[in-house]
Amino acid sequence: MNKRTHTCGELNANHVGESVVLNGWVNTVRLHGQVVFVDLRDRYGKTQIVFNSEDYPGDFDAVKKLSMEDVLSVTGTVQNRGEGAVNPDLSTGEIEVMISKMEMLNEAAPLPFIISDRHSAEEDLRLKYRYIELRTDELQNNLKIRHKTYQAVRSYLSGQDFMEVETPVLMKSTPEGARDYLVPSRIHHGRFYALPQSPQIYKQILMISGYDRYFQIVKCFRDEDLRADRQPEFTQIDIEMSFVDEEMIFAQMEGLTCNVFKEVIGVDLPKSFPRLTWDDAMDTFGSDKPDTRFDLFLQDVKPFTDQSDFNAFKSAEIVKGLVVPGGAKYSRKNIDGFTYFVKKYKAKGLAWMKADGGQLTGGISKFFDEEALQKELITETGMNDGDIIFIIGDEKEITLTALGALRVEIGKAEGFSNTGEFKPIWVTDFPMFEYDAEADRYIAMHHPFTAPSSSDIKDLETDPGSLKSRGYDLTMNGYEIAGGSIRNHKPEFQAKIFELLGMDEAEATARFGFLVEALKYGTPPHGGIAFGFDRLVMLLAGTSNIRDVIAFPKTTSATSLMDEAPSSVTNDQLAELNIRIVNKKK
RNA sequence: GGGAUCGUAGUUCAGUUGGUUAGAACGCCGGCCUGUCAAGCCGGAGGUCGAGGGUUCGAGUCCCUUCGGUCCCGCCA
Repeated sequence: MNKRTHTCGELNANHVGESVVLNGWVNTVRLHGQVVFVDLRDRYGKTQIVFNSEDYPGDFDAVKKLSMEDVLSVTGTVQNRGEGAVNPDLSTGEIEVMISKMEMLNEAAPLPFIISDRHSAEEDLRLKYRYIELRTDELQNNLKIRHKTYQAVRSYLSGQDFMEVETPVLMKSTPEGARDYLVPSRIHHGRFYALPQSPQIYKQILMISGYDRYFQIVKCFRDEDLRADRQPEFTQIDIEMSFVDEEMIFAQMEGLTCNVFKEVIGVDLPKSFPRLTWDDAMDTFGSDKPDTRFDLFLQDVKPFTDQSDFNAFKSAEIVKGLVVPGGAKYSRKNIDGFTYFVKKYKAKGLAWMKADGGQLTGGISKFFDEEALQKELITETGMNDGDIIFIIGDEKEITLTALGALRVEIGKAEGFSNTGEFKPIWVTDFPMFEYDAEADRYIAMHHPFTAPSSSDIKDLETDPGSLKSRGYDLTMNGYEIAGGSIRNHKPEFQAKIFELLGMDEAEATARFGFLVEALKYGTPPHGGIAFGFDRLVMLLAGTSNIRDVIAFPKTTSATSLMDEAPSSVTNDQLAELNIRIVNKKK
């Protein structure tokens, strides 16, 4: 093989006359009998190479047989393209390379799909042949953005005195939270390691050990069902700091986020990000990760529905309305679609009224007095003619999440969410616990190491359900991109929280005893955060699918179509681990 | 665990009310062609209609089961 002197993206008019060697893939062949044009491609670009039967000393029949994705090493001379033959779409479009020698390095079999158009094949086929799909411009660009993001994060954090430390991938299983991926121990019969859901405990221990600014770009594993933005193994930027409060963490993370957006895609984010309490986020956006790119807000309309003759909402815990500008255009069919949509979130239905001529029409409008109540509602909710108001009345949680989901759905459908826009916002003051009716106990909303907002341990006992935590999320455009908290650095607080979570002392000791023990030996106040790296890259790359930013992703049933993981293993392997497969119960 | 949706040539799709030999484009193979850049023109090959079962004189089409992809609810401290 002749080694390349240049990549396929770098030749231009300044190289005219030079003898060059290019290595790359055949992107396209344009065969004209005695002259053949080939676009040779590598990850740096494309260069047009030309074979002319009159000048080419080699086997011209072999040139005629070139096809897509053959790998070549070619030698030739850079020449200007003729008048009118310049291709302005190519960075190398001013020149071409007249070939004198060609070596076929690898002849490609007919392709399962065309790589010039990534969407020319179904996703399962593309995943099976991921190595071919990874040649597409779109994925090469996404992985380049991902690479730049790694570099921007490392250089920024390192510049701020953060130290990168690796933590174990084989760790102890912690039944709280997500389902663990388990790894059987060969040496210890019947015991298992777990893959980390996050390095949470290790990073807190590192704080105790005095590494007061830690970070790690790290794989995490959660054995839960997948979504468009969720994979079972994913990457976090894991961060922890000592001697800090929320303000210091916010400032530092705003700096990191601004730096990443600037370095990677040249976008300036505001120096300081707006904040919203969890209560306000739920109340006005119906979501704990609000998309604030568009100004639609959930409004309290219970005072109006209570005065109306529409009785279905009278007993509802809350009644919320969402005014959609221009929404009067929605047909009955559109509205039925939205009704079907909110029912997924357990809403019983979706009431609506349109504004026309200063009055309300359609839907449940006939239950509202025309002279007084309709006008009052129009004024109070800020409706204009041509608008529609959607109303849901139900239990608080159902009402808010259903209408919040509808808000996002309509935002997407109407194009309210501008794709080039990035709106970061902190969500703070999360509830400390949520009540799990099934298990009849409290569970930690963030995780059990999160500090409560009160520094008085007695408050933990009086009314745990209404207690706020020192947890926070960084959200952007409707995605949670980071989440963290100030931790419990006093062992008695930590012990109390385990107790409230229904763990008796023996259980807490068995699961997390080493942490409670460690807290006794000089623990600084500390807190941290973890960014969902893949989601961050999704936003930077402008895609809404996490598989677009992961080199080798899994399907929604957690398999890898390329290498067919997971697979069965041999009986010998199982025997060595003392594991026996039992038939699944039907 | 649940819901929706898709599966027909190598690929993307069409295929009417259940009715003759399942079509098109791109790709592939062959031929022509010296300035293309989605090259063009001519010809050809290529099908277990995801799999299994059922209804029917007859199934790509209807029914059941099952496998796989995608999206969503639950789940994801």
